[in-house]
Amino acid sequence: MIDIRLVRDDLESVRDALGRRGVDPKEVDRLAAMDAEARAAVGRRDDVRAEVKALSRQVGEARRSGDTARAEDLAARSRAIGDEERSLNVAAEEAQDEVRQTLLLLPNLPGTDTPDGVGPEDNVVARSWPDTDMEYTEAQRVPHWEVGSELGLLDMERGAKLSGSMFPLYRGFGARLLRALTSFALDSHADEFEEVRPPTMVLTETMVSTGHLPKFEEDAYHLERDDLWAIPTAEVPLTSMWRGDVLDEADLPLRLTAATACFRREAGAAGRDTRGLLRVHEFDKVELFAYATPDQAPALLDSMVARAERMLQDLGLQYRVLDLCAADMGISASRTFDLEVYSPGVDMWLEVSSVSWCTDYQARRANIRYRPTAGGPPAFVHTLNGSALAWARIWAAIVETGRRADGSVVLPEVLSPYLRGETVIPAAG
RNA sequence: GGAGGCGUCGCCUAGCCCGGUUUAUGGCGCCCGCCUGCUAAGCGGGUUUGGGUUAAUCCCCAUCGCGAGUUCAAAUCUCGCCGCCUCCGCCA
Repeated sequence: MIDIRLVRDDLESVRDALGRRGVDPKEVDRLAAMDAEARAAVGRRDDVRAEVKALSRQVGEARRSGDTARAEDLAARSRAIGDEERSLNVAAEEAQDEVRQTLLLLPNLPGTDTPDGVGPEDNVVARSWPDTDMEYTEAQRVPHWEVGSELGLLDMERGAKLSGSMFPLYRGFGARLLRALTSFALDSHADEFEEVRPPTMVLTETMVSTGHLPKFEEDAYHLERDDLWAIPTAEVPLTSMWRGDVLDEADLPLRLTAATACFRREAGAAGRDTRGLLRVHEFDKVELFAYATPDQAPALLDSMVARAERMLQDLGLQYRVLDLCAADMGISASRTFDLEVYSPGVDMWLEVSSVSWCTDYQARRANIRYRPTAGGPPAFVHTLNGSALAWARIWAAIVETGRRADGSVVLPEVLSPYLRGETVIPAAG
C-alpha cells in the first residue's frame, strides 16, 4: 500500500499520481479525511488510557501503604473511566481499520517514467526483436492445439475430463518440452538467483501482502475447508518469505528464482482467448524475484527484463517489449514491462512475461524492511518480480514457430541438453 | 490425530507459581564518551519497533509468539490459535 504520510503531507501529488491510474480524486480526499479522523480518535483513546493507567498505579501505591479506602476510591474512579476507554477504543480501531481497508484497495503510485494512458491501447512498444520481422511459412500457420493433437503433445479434451476446460494435459514430447524449459530457465538464472521451491498453497495474509487480496478475490482459487489459496504466481510466496522481517542492507539485493504451477480462475475473461493454451487455469512458470534497496531497484528492473528477453532470443522467438501505461499496470506496480511473443499459428502477440517494480508498496503491506548500513531506522525494501517465463504460451509459440512442411517440429537448440539431444518432434506417422 | 514441554528488547537470559515500587533483569554484541604511547582491560552513558504530539527536547499510547477474556491494573491469571522440540499413531 502507499504511504499514508504522503497523503497527509502532499495530498495534491497523490491525487495526481493516482489520477493517472484512473482513481477518482474524491476517493483520495475521502482517505485523507478518514486518516485525520482516525488519528484524532486514537489520540482521544490514548489520553483516556493514560489516565486509567495512572489511576491504576495509584491504586497499587495506596494498597501498599495500607490505605484500603483510598485504594477502593481510586479503583472506582478508574473503573468509571474504563467504560469510556472501551468505547473510545472501539471507535479508534474502527477508524483505523477503515483507513487500512481503503489503503489496501488503492493501487501503487505510477513511476515518473511510466507512460500515461487510459488502457492497453496506450502501452508503448519499447523495442522489438529481431529488428526486422521474421518470415513465416505456411507450415507455421497452424495453431498449436492442432499441432499438439496431431503429434500427441497436448490433450485438452482429457485435461477437461479431469478438471474442466482450460486445464491443459501435456503428453510425451509435449510434457518433456515443459520440463526442459523449466530446467533451462532455472539453470540460466543460477548465476545470480537462488533457486527456491515454495509451497503452492498459501494463507490469506500471504495473498494480501502482494496485493492479490482483497481486491482480486474472484481471480483466485480458494480451498474453503482449510482457508488456503492456490498461488496465481510464485511472486506470492516469495514476497512473504521475509514477511515481517528486518533484513541487513548487506544482504541486498536478495534474488530468488522459483518454478511453480500457477492457478488463475480467469473469472473476468470468460469467453476470451479460450482456444488451446492461450488462456488456461493452470500453467507452469519460472519466476524471478528480488528484494532490493530503492537505489538498487532501477538497475535490477532492467536486468530482470534483460534476462527474460535473453531467454526469448535463445529460444528463437520473435517478441516485443511493452512499457505499460499507468492505467494498465497491476495494482502493486509502479513500472511494468510486458514481453509478448509473436506466435505465427494463431497470428497473435502472446504475453509471456511481466516484469514489475513494486517500489515499497508490497513491502509496506508485508512489513519487510532493511537496516541501512549507514545507520538510521529500518526502511522498507523494494520488491521486483518478473516471469522468465510463463510456459503455456511459450510452449504454443515454440510448437507453432518450429513446425516444418513435413509436419515435424524443430525445438530450440538451447534445449538440447534437457531433451537428451532430441530436438525434433517427429511428424505423425 | 494423541500426550507433554517450550515461545521475553540482535543473541543468550531473569521475571510467570503468589497480577501493582518493572520506565521488563543481567550477560554478550554494538554505539558514544572518559582513561590510555597503541591495543586490551577498566569506568560512565546509550542500544526493540511502531504510532501520536512537538520547531526540537519532553511527553503519551502500543509492543514479552498471535488473538480474545478476567481485572481499577496482565509478560504474570483464563480460553482459543500459530510455531518449534520430544514421544506415540498414521503415512509418500
